[in-house]
Amino acid sequence: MLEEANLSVGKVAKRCGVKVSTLHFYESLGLIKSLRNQGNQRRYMREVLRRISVIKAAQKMGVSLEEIKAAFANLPDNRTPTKDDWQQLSRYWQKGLNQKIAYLEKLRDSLDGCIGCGCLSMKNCPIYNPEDKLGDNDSGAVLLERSATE
Amino acid sequence: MLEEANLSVGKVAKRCGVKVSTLHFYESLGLIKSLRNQGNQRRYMREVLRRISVIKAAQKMGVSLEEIKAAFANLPDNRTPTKDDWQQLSRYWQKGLNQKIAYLEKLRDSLDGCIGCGCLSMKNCPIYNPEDKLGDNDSGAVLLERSATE
DNA sequence: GCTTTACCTCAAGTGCTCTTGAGGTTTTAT
DNA sequence: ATAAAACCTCAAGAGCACTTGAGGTAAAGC
Repeated sequence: MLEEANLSVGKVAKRCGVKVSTLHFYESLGLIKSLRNQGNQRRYMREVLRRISVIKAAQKMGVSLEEIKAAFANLPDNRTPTKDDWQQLSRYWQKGLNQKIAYLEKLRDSLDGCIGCGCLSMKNCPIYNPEDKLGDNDSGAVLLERSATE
Repeated sequence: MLEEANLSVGKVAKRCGVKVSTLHFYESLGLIKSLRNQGNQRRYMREVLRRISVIKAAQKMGVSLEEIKAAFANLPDNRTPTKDDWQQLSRYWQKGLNQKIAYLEKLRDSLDGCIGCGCLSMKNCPIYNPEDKLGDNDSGAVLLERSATE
């Protein structure tokens, strides 16, 4: 198994488009793992590339590292996501993504209306309304903003 | 003019759904202004409500406070956005919003594909590809993510 | 008048996602 | 063999958007 771990941090960083320090950071959070060579330098197995891809894809969807870690932890034996695992994860995260898109579309459409009406002073405008969170935020809303009034 | 400034921080905070500390914070950034009463307490004019609405709306669109401040500063005489000003601002920010939506849709659609193909190991997948920034990021891309590899 | 509530300032703390730097070791290239 | 490049650890710093706390003043309610 050690002979399969032959990627240095620098190489992984370059191939994934992240900085070496980011890999250290992810490792410190338990998001990725590495083995060490004789001189104590990190050596990665190729599967770390997919793992990092999953992290980056999830981030683009607005998933936090904490949630990503939780998702990884829920995999059968905490293994690197396989193709099937990835499908599970992506289906799950896709929900949040769709909600986010829907939210922004709603905002954009409201904006369309507001451009004509200057309705910022009206209580029923979805842009004006400060309580406007996200329609029904029971399940997937974890992925979305929840700051402001809480 | 002073007699028009009769809103206390607490009232403004409640009406806008933000905390008092947030108003202090915004003021420290120069995003809003206040007058003071005899006892040195803040008193706001009603227009601050619209101003805060604009801030909140912009934030929902992914605009940073820095950019909001810049946008305010570019208004004719740095005044609180009027209806017309708001239309200018919203048209401008709407571009970024549309880009953001387009980006997330692209991501979602790629995800659709990936659910079937498990293509994370392929270089041409827009989700896998770490260099995937946002198509053409020359103008409105300011509003969008630009972290990772820079 | 007295108490409670609201407000004031300024400094420091929070949470997230990393980045930078110092001081030192290992690998690689020539 | 030696110099340069890559790597190591650990602590601290950065940027964003706020929040909390301490110590004290002002306004409101009864």
